[in-house]
Amino acid sequence: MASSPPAHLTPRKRPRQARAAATLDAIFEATIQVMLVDGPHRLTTTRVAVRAGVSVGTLYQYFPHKQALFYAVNERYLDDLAEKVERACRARHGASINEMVEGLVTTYWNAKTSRRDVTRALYRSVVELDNEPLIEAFGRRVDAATAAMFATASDAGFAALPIVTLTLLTTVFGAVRNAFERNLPPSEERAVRAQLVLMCIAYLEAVKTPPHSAAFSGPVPAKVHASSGNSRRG
Amino acid sequence: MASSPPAHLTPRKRPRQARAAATLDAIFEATIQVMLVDGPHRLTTTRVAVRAGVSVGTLYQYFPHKQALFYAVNERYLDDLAEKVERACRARHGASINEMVEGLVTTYWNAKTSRRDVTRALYRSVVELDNEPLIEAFGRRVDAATAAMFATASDAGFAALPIVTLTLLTTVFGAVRNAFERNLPPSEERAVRAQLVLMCIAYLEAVKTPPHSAAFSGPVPAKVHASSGNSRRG
DNA sequence: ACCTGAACACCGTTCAAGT
DNA sequence: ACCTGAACACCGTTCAAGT
Repeated sequence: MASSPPAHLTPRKRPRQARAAATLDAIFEATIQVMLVDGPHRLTTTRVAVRAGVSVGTLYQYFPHKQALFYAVNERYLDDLAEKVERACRARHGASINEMVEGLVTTYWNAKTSRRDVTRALYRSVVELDNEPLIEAFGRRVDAATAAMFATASDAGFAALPIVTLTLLTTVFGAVRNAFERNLPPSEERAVRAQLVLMCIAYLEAVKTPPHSAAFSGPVPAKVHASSGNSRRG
Repeated sequence: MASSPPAHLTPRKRPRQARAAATLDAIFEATIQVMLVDGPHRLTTTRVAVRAGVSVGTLYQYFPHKQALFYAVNERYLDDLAEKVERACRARHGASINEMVEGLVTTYWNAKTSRRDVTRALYRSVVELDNEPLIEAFGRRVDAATAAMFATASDAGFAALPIVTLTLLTTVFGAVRNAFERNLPPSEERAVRAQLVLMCIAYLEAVKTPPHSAAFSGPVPAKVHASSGNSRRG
């Protein structure tokens, strides 16, 4: 369901035979390997091809240029991450806002720090003017899942749910990245993580209204369609 | 007084004659120009040299490699930004935490959004494993200035000032970057900015102690030496 | 359909020669 | 001291030829 990326970044062809599918997988795997071992800067299309066991020409049958490789890897990573967040949100429908915030921060923080080398490599793989569509798409997906979760909070309601969600996620995602890049010693990193949870909770407490007024809904509104589909840019 | 960067990223020589200083300035200027016009990806050492009116060889007398160019530009930018934040902090000593937070967010947000092209180009210029020392140094400077400011708050004291400051800055800086990269429409961007201020204030209200106990200090402690010089990594 | 790899244009970096 | 620019090694991308 992802919105289609700019044409110039899409793989050139989809595999029609089993052999081709295997080739594509090998190229993907090789890209990540080379990225981790040599760093994005020394990643060479030839090197990737060799590691994947194909020739450069083959690589260029699937990806129009090097950037498209990075783009594809980032896309996979963000899809995976979005799914994790969605699962975490779904698992906490009806919980307290404390549990929700704790779950959100933990999920995202752990995802980013469990494989620091991968995180770092991906942060660095972004060179040209392209990954912003990916970030936007990721943002929309996660916004929706999070808003749907907070709409079911047992101990609070929110008058301006979309903007509250957007602020919360912008803050959490941004803070995690910044903490990561600061290379904090583990003790400080843990402390910041805990304080971040406190901060989010303090914010939600400050902007919440009483729990979802039972006058309007039946037992509990199962789902809120939280897409703010009006005001976003193309 | 910036801590010295890794040797391999430093300019090779310092100019000893006026001619050389002019050359260095020209290279700097040209780097930024080419970065903005062609993007970091299409920035070529030859192109920079031509634009600066010198030969490639000259460029390589001052910078050991292309990365060092990017590094130097980032360093200048972050030095400038740190100074802005320090000024903003100094101007608010003794103010309320509301005013402090508002000042901090406004200063940083405006600095990042007043020249979006520059911000974007710099975010993208980071390709190799180097700019983290810059970010750390920037962080330490701004941490110190911010902690010194909050220590003088008229309406609050803080038991664990260093970690509170660290959390606040990590959050604000991260959120600004994330908001930037999401390409929000102006209305949402303004809303998030306002909510971010709310969030920081809610956090500080939650962790504050009563105003600085006048028993310990005279009229007001003029300055707090807030460097957390113990636990940071090399 | 899919793969190969020599060939081409271009870029980062060096260094012998200049002022 | 500082500058020049041809020369070299290497990389991204293509395309005629193969299975």
